[in-house]
Amino acid sequence: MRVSKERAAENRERILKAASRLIRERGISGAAVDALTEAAGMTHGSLYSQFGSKERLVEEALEYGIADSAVRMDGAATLGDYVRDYLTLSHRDTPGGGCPLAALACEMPHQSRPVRRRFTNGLRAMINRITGMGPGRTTRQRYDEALVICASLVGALVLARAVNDPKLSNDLLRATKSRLKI
Amino acid sequence: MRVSKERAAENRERILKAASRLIRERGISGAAVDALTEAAGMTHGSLYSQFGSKERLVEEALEYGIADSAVRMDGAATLGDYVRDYLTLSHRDTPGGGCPLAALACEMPHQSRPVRRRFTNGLRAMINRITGMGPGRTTRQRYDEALVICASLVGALVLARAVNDPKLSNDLLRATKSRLKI
DNA sequence: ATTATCTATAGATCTATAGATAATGC
DNA sequence: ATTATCTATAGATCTATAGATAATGC
Repeated sequence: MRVSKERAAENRERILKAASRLIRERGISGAAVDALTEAAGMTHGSLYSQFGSKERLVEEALEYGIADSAVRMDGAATLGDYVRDYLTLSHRDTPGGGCPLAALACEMPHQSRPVRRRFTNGLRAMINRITGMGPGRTTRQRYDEALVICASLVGALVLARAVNDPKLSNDLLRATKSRLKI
Repeated sequence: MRVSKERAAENRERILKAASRLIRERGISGAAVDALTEAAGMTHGSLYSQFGSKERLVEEALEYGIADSAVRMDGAATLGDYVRDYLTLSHRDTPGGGCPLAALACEMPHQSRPVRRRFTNGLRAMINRITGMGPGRTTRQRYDEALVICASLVGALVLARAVNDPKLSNDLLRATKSRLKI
């Protein structure tokens, strides 16, 4: 059953959207092709006509999620806003709509080169964003500061999600927020 | 072919050791039972007589790796030593002998309760270790400071491993080291 | 005629179990 | 007699492909 170009493009977009969410929720290895396309209301066959392989879908879905997540953080006017937004309980509890860097970092060492390249570009974008808002006199100081802030943000979120104890999880977010807003 | 109690205990230890290494290298979902036991020179059948299931082996292997990693960091006398040791290039490049928290954090949300409990206890141990060395007047200040330091350390290492660009990877380690040693 | 999608299925891989084997330990 | 290990295999799941289908777009 063929479908109009328009409709095919819509379907592609729906798969991308669902995949970027599912991958952030379950991880790349935890999101099977069945689940990825079923979440978009299609059978897995269409994944292969649209993207050719799971790996290629992952590339695009990662890029899609990174752009999506950047838009989500666009509202932040100051570094304080950014940090506050990034370390909310709601960001911790809804990884599917959140930062792909925090969701997928540990899987990257086992991924293909194109996937890792997208991840790296996503981190660069985050660093640039923070370099533009952060403290420091020289460009180098601001860059270094941004690197440390990124590491702290991602580390705090990843650990807050990993941990089994709600108090410890909240403490990680609270302490990191209050430290970075200095 | 039965084997002496002693020999069986040795085999168990060998599987645990190999598993804790392989899991840190490939992730929990990336380490199959075949690979886990083969790395210890046995067939996968012995995994089930020794541990009952992959999940139970993962529990013990995680605990084993956490203890192993704590011993590895025991030499550090000051916070500066600890940070320097944690953020070395060699730690980044040999995850199999390194910190399981950094290697497995992103997989924890999808793990069983006993596995997550072990991870949480491992993080608590790291926090306590750092609380004992860190700055801050009140106990609360020292605890909060330790939380932020843990987040920064884990975040920096995870991102340094994830990223495709050697310069960016080195910069993450360098900048975080220099910031935390203040 | 082209092609996006579906159905059916191949082939690989993964966890787990059953039964045989053979040495231990009582 | 007990039991740690091995071999063989079941059953599930995962990625990918081939061929059929049916509507589009020339």
